[in-house]
Amino acid sequence: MNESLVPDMKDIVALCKRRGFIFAASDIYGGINGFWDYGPLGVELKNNLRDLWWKHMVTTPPVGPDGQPVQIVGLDSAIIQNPKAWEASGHVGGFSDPMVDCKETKLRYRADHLKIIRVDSPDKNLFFAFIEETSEEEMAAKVKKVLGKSVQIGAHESFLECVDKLHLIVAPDAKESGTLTPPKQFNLMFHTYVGATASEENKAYLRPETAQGIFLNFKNVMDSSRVKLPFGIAQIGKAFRNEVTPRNFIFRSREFEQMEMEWFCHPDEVETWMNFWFEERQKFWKNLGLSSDNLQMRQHGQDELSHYAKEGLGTSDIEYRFPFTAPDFGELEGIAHRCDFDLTAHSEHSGQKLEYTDPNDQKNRFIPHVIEPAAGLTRGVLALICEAYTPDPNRPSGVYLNFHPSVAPKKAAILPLTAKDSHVPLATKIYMDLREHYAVDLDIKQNIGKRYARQDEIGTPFCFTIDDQSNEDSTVTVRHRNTMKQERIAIESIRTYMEKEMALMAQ
RNA sequence: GCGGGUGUAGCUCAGUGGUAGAGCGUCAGCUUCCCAAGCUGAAUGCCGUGGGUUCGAUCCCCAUCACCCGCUCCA
Repeated sequence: MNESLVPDMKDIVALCKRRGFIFAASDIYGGINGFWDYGPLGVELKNNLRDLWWKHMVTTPPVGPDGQPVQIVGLDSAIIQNPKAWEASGHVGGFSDPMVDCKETKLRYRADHLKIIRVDSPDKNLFFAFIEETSEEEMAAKVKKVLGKSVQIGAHESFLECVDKLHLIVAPDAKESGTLTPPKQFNLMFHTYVGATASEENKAYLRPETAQGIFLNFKNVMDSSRVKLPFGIAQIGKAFRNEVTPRNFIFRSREFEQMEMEWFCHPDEVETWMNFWFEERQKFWKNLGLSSDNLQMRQHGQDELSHYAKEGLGTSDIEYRFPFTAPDFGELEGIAHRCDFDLTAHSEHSGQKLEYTDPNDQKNRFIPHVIEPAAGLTRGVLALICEAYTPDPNRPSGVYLNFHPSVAPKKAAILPLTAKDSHVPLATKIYMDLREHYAVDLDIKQNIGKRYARQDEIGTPFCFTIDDQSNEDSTVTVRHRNTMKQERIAIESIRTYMEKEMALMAQ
């Protein structure tokens, strides 16, 4: 999207509510921060994206580098698992970030991203905190500015080692010492209690990612599904994170939906598969209509890697330029090399063997490495809506949603030109036939212009209109959403017409 | 969690210390051979929520909730 054409999120949110895509959760009670409901059209759009992902991954997975289709099976694991699973995965200990606030500057820092320099001066010892990016020169300059040029600059320490000396710490942008608060823990996992009594013994967690359910079932799938390495296990489902600040409509919400696939392969082949999936996943989003201008591929820096991806090939993101991130990009999908971190951790914690035995060499046993393409389903929905949103002052609705037909919540509208008996019965018949195959609307009321405008606003790609001529020669007009142009086709060819339009672009 | 802003009909917004309006949309009827056209009519709000001041609060004060922007974080 062109810089000047970036749509306003307020308009998108308003359209989503007005037409029934997305509502604030518990709207009549004033909403609840970080939760959203999907309305009649929103659930259609979300289901379409979900089903296309499932088809692309599980039903008709892509052809691998060797020319053979890859093997991926599905899974639907429970949202609540034994809490030991989250201790093993590192989420109980690591899925939280200690934060400190500066009372003077009102800025907030991640405690583990602060570095400290100890400075011994004649009158007193001070500790200077800096954000990670600060250069040695900048740090020295600040210290000398405060304490004079002759001071001795001491060794680096981590902030967490100095929490008992808060009163002596000068915050990165502060002038005085002692303005930092003690670090506060933000555990991002929701917890609940299983059973009638709420006590520590039966504390459990809502999953913060669907991936762990896959690792927990690795052995079950291996033992029951005749899969051979390399293979994948795919899962779509809700995940929950107690985000400090839910923001940007459904982009960062506390309850969201993920589409994750764990690809298990031999450690020697990770690079091949990492590249393969990175390419495949880009194709997927492009085929759904996200323009290459608004998509960006990015390697994670070493400092932002998750606990499971510190080694190996790291993480590559597929990012989308959302209106609220523009001109920057926001993450849509991450393709991570999780190494053997998860299977090893669960193996150690559970005492179960989670290794793979080479069928051609029974002595060759190893723990597979994992490449994980993890996409946000609800983020995908938002990207599709943002991409589709097209203001157009030259049409009555002023805007239309340019959905690819395969994701559009309604594929077509059947419109009798007038509400007369000469048009309605034939329109109804066409509707009854077509609805067996596609999500379509029959709209009889009000003038034709209003009905076209309504369909534009919800992104229906085609309107089939029945007029007098339809009764004479069994044809209808097709009105195209994007161009508003019309053509006449035979009623009996409507289905094949739509089938052709519905196909995704060449893969 | 911190700082700033906002909250009136489905949407966009006006308005006043004496419990509310417009445009658009929605619905019904008529009309209509193709783009929110025309005519007629209708429904809809405890003015975000809870307190306080006041004879009286949608308006003033306090709190709270939600949303937007920034910090932070993230699939």
